[in-house]
Amino acid sequence: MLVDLELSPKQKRAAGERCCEPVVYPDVQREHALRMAEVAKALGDPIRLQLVDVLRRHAGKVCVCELVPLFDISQPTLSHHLKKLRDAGIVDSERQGLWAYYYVIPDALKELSAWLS
Amino acid sequence: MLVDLELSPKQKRAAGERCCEPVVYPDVQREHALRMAEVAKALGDPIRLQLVDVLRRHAGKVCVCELVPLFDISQPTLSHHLKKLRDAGIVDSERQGLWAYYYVIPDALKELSAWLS
DNA sequence: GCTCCAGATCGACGAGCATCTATATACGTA
DNA sequence: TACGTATATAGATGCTCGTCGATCTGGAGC
Repeated sequence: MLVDLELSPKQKRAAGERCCEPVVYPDVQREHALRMAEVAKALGDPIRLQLVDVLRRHAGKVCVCELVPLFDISQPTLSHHLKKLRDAGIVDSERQGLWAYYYVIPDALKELSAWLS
Repeated sequence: MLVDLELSPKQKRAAGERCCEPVVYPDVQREHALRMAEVAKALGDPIRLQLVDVLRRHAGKVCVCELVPLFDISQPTLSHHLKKLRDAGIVDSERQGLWAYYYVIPDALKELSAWLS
């Protein structure tokens, strides 16, 4: 019988051996990963991550009109980013008259945070 | 002089008052956010987040040939995702003969992890 | 030399994204 | 009712992304 180094990883697998620890990946972890990737994707834009950062630093709700001058983008574009964050379940908003106040949903980042640490 | 409720947030700002806590955003935090957004973006694809998950679960280095059968994508596509993770500074690789072994760079996710918690 | 194999790169294609301007919605005020 | 203001939506545009098949690279063995 040949020694390990004379077999390719594929041949090793066929022979019941491996070039490294056998890798398995249960469906539970897969679904978990899908949800976290959605959150990470929403945070993957610099503007959106900064938005979340600002909202987190300012406990409570922040008016949209305070957010617009912070970034060098148009108001509709900012609104678009806020919608993306809302769709990802990271933030939510409350309307008071003409103004909209956004805030980070508690525990929205919990799952991703736990996985990262 | 009018009372607060009769002023728009913009008028309040002009008058030195505010509809909410004044929002400031120092450049230090901005640069910080840019780096984290880059990492989050790399983790924002389900395949890539699962790749990092697998690599983290298997301490040490995992052979690419073990990773390919885990996902329903072609080998070039997997290689592309690994490159994205490498470009983001999340993983690195080592070649041993024909095979390439990937591993997560220690502390690569530290900054994002700290921010999230 | 030549051949085989693992992995990376290339080129192309369709889908999605970030951004803008223009417009709509909805509320407050006169 | 009519007007102004804050935010959201619509439509267009150019760029980026994920994916594939085909090809390239370079190490191992004959």
